Amino acid sequence: MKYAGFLLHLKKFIELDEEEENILIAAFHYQEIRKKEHVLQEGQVCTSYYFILKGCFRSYFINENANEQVVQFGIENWWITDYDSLLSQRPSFFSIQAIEASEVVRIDKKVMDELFLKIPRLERYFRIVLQRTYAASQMRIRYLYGMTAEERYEHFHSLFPEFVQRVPLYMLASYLGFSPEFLSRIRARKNV
Amino acid sequence: MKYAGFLLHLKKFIELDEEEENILIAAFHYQEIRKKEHVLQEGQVCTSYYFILKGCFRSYFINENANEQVVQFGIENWWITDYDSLLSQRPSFFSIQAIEASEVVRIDKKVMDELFLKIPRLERYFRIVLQRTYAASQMRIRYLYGMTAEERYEHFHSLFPEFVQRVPLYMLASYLGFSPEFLSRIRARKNV
DNA sequence: GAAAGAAATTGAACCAGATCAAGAATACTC
DNA sequence: GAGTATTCTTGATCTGGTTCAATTTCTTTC
Repeated sequence: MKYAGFLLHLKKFIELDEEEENILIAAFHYQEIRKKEHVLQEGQVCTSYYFILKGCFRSYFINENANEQVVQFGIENWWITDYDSLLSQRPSFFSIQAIEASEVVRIDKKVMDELFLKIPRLERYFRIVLQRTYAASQMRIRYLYGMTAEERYEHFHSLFPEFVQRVPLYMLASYLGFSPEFLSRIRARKNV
Repeated sequence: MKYAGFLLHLKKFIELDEEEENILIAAFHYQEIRKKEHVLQEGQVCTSYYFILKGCFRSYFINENANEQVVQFGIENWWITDYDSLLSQRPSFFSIQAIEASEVVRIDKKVMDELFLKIPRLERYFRIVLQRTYAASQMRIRYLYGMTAEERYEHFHSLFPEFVQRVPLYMLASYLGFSPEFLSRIRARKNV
């Protein structure tokens, strides 16, 4: 069943009885997303939370030099959305795009708000997930400021070797805070 | 009463009856922190959450050039802690220090875990606060990558004019991602 | 209120990484 | 499987911001 992985993930954090599972399944929409398809475009108001069942996403924006700047990656069992736009209901500063053919379960903000009232234990789940997500984001700043470009790449590569293969080099470079050309040079240096 | 501001803040997000208020007051410790005093030192395990009643904090680390790098500021009505260390109970990568004479309420991680069971509505409160905190952290990355150093300063200055007066220039420079000398030059340019 | 310490300024030299441009490899697509 | 579109590489040049060092101003502290 399409929701199995999602429910399994939730159950790692909170208990759910059968009725609650059914409420969840009714609230979330399963959706396949093609490679390069956007679920959010810069300037639109973000209306949904997305839980990634399969595949890989990035959130990014176009900077002043007309380059795409990757702000965040999302893979299996992570949420991806633009919280700023979602909460304020103002136009988004980010775009969110599938890097690979992907599968998600999507839920509308309004439906989610109701769901929190129906299943208050979900608050706990999201509290825990957001603590981790925020911790990861702090750690990223730590690496951005505490390491050189080359060290950042090395470090990321050692932590997520398979992921480095999975995304285009120019997106990874952007995420790590330097130009694709520079990453290409780092690699060239290593391979000699 | 010392906890008044804290309870008032919580009540903006969730309802609390008198019994719950008493449980909260019993769980949290009021504490005055002197200017430059640390509540966490890099390498220690972080054991507490801090809610800032009054004053101003920074979390920072020492980078490879032996410079202090500011990762986050915290002011009145914000939480400050190192979630990574707090959750994993591993030594912290950050130090947390009062920039001014400050007042906080502190709660131990263990006590907090119990508190979530006693007052489950707190999960909701933290879920909401963490969404906002994470959104702010994403937005910061957006500005770091999407603007030049000077634009970042301008932007920050226009958003938080009073705060710019409040913290030493070299900490602000570090937070915005450049050297204190460079911020000094930006200011010099403006004042001509 | 003098002395010491901390923070801010200024100048000069330098460099990590960016940008531009052009070509080479991969990967889709029909 | 030919053709087109992406992605990656490499070289040459350039620059936003750093680093180092010296001086000045502002804050503490006793």
